[in-house]
Amino acid sequence: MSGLAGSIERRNGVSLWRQIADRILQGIASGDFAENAALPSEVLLAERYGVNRHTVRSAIAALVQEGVLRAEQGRGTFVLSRRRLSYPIGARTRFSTGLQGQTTERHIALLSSSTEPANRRIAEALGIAKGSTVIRLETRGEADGHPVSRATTWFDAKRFAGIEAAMVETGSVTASLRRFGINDYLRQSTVLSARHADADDLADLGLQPGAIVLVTVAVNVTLDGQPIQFAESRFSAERVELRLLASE
Amino acid sequence: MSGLAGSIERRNGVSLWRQIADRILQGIASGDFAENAALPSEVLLAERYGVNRHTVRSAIAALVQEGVLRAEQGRGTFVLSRRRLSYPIGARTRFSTGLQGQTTERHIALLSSSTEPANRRIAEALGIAKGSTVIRLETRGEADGHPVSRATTWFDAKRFAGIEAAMVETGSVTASLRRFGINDYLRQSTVLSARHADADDLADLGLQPGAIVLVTVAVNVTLDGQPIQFAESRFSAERVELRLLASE
DNA sequence: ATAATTTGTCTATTGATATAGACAATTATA
DNA sequence: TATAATTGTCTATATCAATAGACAAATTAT
Repeated sequence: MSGLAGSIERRNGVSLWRQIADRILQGIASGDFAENAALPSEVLLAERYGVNRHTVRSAIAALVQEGVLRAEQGRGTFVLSRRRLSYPIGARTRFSTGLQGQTTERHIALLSSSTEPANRRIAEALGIAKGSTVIRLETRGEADGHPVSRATTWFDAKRFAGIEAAMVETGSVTASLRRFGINDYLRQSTVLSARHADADDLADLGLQPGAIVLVTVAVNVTLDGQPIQFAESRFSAERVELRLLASE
Repeated sequence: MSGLAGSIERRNGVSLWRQIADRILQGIASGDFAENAALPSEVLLAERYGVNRHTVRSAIAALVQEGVLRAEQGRGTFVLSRRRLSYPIGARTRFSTGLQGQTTERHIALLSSSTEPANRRIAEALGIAKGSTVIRLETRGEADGHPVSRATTWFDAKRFAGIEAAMVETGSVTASLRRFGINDYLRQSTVLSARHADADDLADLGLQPGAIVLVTVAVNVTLDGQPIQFAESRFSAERVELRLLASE
């Protein structure tokens, strides 16, 4: 696929067992370690990564804890099946429709809502005056009962008063916006980055410390270009990949 | 911007000093710590993160080593200016033109080239038979002398024989393809993910262990839809953000 | 000049991380 | 049934990570 082995680095602030656990996760994602099949034995992995068998055991123990592997004495250690969701991003990006075919159920849970004055960044994105009141929603996207994404979104409070109630009721941004007369909208811009998940995201997404999140910062607009929503979403890089739709 | 503090987690395989270094990097990116200004004092940071002053010092020492901060005895610790490049991705994504305005010089360096039989994934992407010979290029995108991205690209060897020489000469994929009669091409698909950089990427991109890379897997096609290039690129998440162009 | 603030260096202690070796327990195979 | 291969558990040791305290060195403010 991408590159060759590449060895483990010492004294970087990341423990060897965590690095090896990450490598195993990569191996599963890239297909080097097939799902439902046995991993190489602990002795073999220790040789391959150039560490002690006990260090490999620590990595495996962590992944067993995370539900990625299952170890069976005398038989081996097995990769549990759990594929990464592929989340499409394009002009008509919507959470609920994006994961159709890959999941049977999905909705957006509203964790909290509040109003606050818009800072410069939000005001510019929404095309309103700095300091205007905006509604801030903290949401979590869920599919088949598992958390997929964690988002913070802002709406102009003047235009979308009461949208938090609509979100609770419908569990969908698209459905909520329809109540405000918006039947269609487009994604105007998306900026993408990645970082380690902070403590809040770890808790909300049920991730282990050290996990990586993909971060999108997006602006949605009406068909005539009026900004209506500003959002920052965090996706677990372990569980989700973003598929950018061909643009024209 | 996104969330609130979120505290430091212990015994996760990631050392406290590395976590705090990451938090400081985040703070710089989000504007909480302004460029060229002094960071809060070590004592203050230790209080804020709930750790010992020496732990904060370890984090700062790492960031000084990485060239992010500069510590001056008696004065304070200062944030060096280095903004993240914003790399646009859309139908006409090209390395050289994408960073115009943000950098003065950019080119692609060919690290190595080889031929190999196409595996299933590459063959499908390029629309050729599995096992056909493909040319594999290992390249590094550089801007103003600094490494920006690290890519592995594959071309059909039959159609693009000698493209490695063109790459060395021109330092550009677009210019090289022009020699094969291709004056324009489009990005058909892009799949995005993120992971910790492997040892090869660390070396080639000059990153510190534990760094995150954004990974794009893309297929470029001619205007009539014929696949010509399959590529996996890795961008340093510290130095680059991906700006997805509005699709229609 | 003096005091206050800040980074730099040193010693010491505790717990987590990593290595090493030996052997038990379980499973599959010859 | 015996053997090999695999995971599980134990002890021991060395190094890294983190805390704690004290004081030096450099800069800034009073």
